[in-house]
Amino acid sequence: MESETVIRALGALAQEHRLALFRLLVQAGPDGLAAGTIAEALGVPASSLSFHLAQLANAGLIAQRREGRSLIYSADYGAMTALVGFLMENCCGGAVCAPAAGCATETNGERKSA
Amino acid sequence: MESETVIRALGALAQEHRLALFRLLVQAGPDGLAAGTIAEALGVPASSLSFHLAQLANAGLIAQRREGRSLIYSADYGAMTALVGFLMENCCGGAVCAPAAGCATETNGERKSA
DNA sequence: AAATTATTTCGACGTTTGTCGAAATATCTG
DNA sequence: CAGATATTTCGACAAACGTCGAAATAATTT
Repeated sequence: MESETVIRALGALAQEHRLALFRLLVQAGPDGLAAGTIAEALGVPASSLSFHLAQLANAGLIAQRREGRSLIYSADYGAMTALVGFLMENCCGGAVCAPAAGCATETNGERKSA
Repeated sequence: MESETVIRALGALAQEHRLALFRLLVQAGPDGLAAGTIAEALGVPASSLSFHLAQLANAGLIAQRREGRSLIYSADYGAMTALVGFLMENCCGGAVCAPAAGCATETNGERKSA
């Protein structure tokens, strides 16, 4: 992953509405949500939301598809995984912070070292 | 981790110089590096670097300590781990992107036909 | 094709960000 | 204390960001 790509992804997520938006899409799953639905859920005017959707899409974090007259947006899990991967590499490449917590246990139970 | 904290951390890393700076500190290990050394390594004027160091420190990603007349900065691995943890939670909380491992496995290609 | 619905693009505006030299502050040395 | 070294703070300025209503573009319905 290029560092410029990483910067765009980080920048895209570094904003209140966009972080909330992305989390919403992640929770929504692969089916995604229509722009209007998102706007209502987040309480953001349509034009503002459109701006944020464009930012996330440009960063490659979300995908767009049309369905009828609605545009459906969904999270791109691959991009997210790649981003986390980059940060991990960043974080653990130094071989210091990886005692056992390098990976937030994939099992739903949070047994994060006490 | 509060989402506001996450946003500040993401925003702090979402900048060319700061991402490079943080990575440099991660590689440098717990001993850290003096501000001047960093400025030279990154080719950034002292005053500009100071600004970026403040951003990262404010986001809790780096720590500062004095050593003689130099100020030594070092990466805060705990904060980084927490950030990645939050993103993972974000990523895998949806229970979609965790086919075999919540952790950056490169084997989980895309879930859809390419 | 006109009306309806869903979203984006445009334009304007205030706010924040990044940059850098000059001056201020802190620490060590002689 | 005076001088040298290491960094930060200040001030100014351009560029990018976030916001939102109005108008434009797409797709559907009647």
